[in-house]
Amino acid sequence: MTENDIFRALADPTRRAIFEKLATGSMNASSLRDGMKISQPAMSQHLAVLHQAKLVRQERKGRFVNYEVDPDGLALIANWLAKYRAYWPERMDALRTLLKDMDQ
Amino acid sequence: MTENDIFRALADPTRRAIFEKLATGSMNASSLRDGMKISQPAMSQHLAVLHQAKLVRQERKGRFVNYEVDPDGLALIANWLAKYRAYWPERMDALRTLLKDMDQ
DNA sequence: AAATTATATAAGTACATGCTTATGTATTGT
DNA sequence: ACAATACATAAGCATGTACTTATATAATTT
Repeated sequence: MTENDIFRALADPTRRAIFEKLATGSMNASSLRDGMKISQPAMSQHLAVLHQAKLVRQERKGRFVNYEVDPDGLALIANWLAKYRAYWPERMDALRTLLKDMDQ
Repeated sequence: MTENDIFRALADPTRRAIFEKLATGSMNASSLRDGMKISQPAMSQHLAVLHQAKLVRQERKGRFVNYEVDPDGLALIANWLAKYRAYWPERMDALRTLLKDMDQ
């Protein structure tokens, strides 16, 4: 799990879509495939990349493997972003809200 | 400037290094090259990619072109990250600090 | 135990990407 | 006007990446 792993993992739109879907709730690889016009091996490979980047955790449940968002990867991005706080625009509403939530 | 442009731009370590250097202060392409073992065309191409992603602004100053960090790109990353706030770890200190800064 | 289901891995291929060398364009200095 | 400097663009090439098909592994069901 390096900065490089993370950014390369997120560089692919299919992988971002998978991650985004996973963020709506943990699920196994087959469920992730539903409605996603992607082959089984392709999904497996994408999940491996996301996993290596620590954007995703996996846990075997019988013959399924359950996947979920791994906060570690997100934390690394947040830290990367924080380095440039001097350049953040005045009105960054989404983040402002976020901060309030966290800071209570 | 799309989400895709941004993540692809940041996927390359050389480009992240250029961006990081630029974050220490605006400078022209030649200054960016100093100490960076990279050819002039390569630098120019990287800057074009960063520019298209709105991670960098450019302004011609005589025969130099001055580059600076463009907050627009950073804002897009922040918004992307904000979508996953449900998964942020409890103690994300860098961001907590950041929020305080922004929130008053 | 054999068949089925879920996922992973291997090998090959087409295309994307980051570099190079060569050349073009813009601006300044003499 | 000409040379020099700063940067951009074009074309070619080597490597990386995302897919495919084929096959392996792991767990469940009958």
